[in-house]
Amino acid sequence: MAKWLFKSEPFKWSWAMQKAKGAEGQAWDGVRNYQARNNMRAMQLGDEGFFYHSNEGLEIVGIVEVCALVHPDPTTEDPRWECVDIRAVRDVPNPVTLAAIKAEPRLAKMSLVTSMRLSVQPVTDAEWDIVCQMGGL
DNA sequence: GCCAACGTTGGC
DNA sequence: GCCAACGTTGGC
Repeated sequence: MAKWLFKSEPFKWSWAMQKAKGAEGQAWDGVRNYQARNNMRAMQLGDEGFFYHSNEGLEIVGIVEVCALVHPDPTTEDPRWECVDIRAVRDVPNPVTLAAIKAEPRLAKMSLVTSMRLSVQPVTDAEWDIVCQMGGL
């Protein structure tokens, strides 16, 4: 199963808000970038991803799971934009900061480092395992 | 708050 | 189809 990373500015949509939605999950709407949308199109039910706080925090704070396949984005009439739903699975005990990721040579090719502005990113299995270890999982 | 990176738009 | 202008993102 593939792994992903979802970025959110915590003052717009935080990990606490995501957790408050519980098992129901939340549509990852508002994405207006083809590459990010294409990543969501590739997602399968049960795929896991990191939840990353951008702008403030700058750290991976949680694990989420895809709970609805890609569907039209409810926040726009534009048929180009689609989104999946995700739900919170668990906290990352020791949030993994961007600085820590950049300081880890084995993560030098991670999208978070190389494609900083992409809001929905693929994560390799190797990267996933390393970040999980760093996060105390 | 600044600015670099980068995606998108629109004129030609 | 190219490319300059412009807007947005996001780290610092």
